[in-house]
Amino acid sequence: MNTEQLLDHLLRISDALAGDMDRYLRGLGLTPVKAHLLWVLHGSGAARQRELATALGHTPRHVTTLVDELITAGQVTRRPHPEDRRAVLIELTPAAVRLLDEMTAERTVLAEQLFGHLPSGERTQLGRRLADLDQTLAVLIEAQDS
Amino acid sequence: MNTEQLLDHLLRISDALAGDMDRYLRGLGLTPVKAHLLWVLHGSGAARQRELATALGHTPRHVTTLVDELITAGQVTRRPHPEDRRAVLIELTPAAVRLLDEMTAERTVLAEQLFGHLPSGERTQLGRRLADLDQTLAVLIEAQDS
DNA sequence: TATTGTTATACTCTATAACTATA
DNA sequence: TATAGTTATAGAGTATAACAATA
Repeated sequence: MNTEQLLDHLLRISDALAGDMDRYLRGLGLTPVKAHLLWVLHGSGAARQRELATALGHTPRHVTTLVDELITAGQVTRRPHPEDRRAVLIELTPAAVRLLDEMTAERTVLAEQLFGHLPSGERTQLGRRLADLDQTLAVLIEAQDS
Repeated sequence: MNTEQLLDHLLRISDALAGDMDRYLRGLGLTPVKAHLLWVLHGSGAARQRELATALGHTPRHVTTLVDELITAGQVTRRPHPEDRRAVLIELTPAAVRLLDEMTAERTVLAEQLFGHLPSGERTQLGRRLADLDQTLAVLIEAQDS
C-alpha cells in the first residue's frame, strides 16, 4: 500500500466523520460552532463572551449571535459580571449539561463501534500511529502559518 | 489506549486535515465544492450541469452559480450540447487541468510527509486498519440514513 | 486610552420556487 | 408532460466597522 492510498483512506474517513458529526449536531439543533462553544463552557465554567471568542477563534460579534441563539434554545444564560460592569458571564443551563452528557455517551458508543473489535495490542499500535499523524499534521500546519 | 482516546486522535486529525485542505483551496481561489466539481469533470470529461448537480449532491441552481464563477476564473467553459438544445456542456480549460495537476502533486507531497517514514510492513498494516475504519463508517452512516 | 459587547451592514455559500426553452 | 437550466428570492453563517458603556 503506497502513501497516496493511505492518504486517500484518511481523507474519506475524515469526510465521513465530519459529515456524521454535522448531521448528529443538526439533529440536536446545534451547529458545530455552537457545540464547540458549549464544550468550552463545559470545560471552563462561566466565561465572558470575549473569552469565548478567543477560544473559538471567532469575532466577538459572532459570539453575540451564537449566545443569543443558545439563550433562545435554553442552553446558556447571560448574567452581569460581578466585578466588571462592561462584561457578561455566560453559563450552561442544566439542560445543556444534560445535552453534553448525552453527546459524551454517543461518542463513547461511536468509539466502541469503530475500535471496540481491535485486540488491545493493535489498539496500542494504532494509537501510536494516530498520535504520530496528529503530531505531524500539527507541525505542518504550524509551519504553514508562519 | 482505550477506544475514546483513539476516536479523539482521529477527530483531531480529521479537523486538521479538513482545515488544511480548506486553506489550501482558498489559496487557489477555490471553495471545496468548486474543487470537487473540477475533479468530477477531470474524471468524466465534458458533462451537463444536471450531471454535475447529481455527482456533487447539489441543486442545479447552485451548479449554475458555481459554473458561472468558474468561467469567470477561467477554469471551465460552457458550450451548447450538440444533440440536446436545452443542455450545455461544461469542460475544463487547460488552466484548470494545470491546476488539478498541481493539486495532485501537492497531495503526493502531503501523503509522503504523513506516511513516507513508515516501513512498508507498517504501512500495509495501517492501510488495513484505515480501510477497515472507512468501511465501518460507511456501514454506520448507511444504517442511519434508513 | 483601552476593552466589552452591541447595532448596523454586508458578503459567501446554499436552498426553494417559478419560469423559459426544448424534448 | 417532462427535462435542462436560469431568474428571483431567501436563509444560514460569518466578517468588518462604528459606537456606547465602562475600566
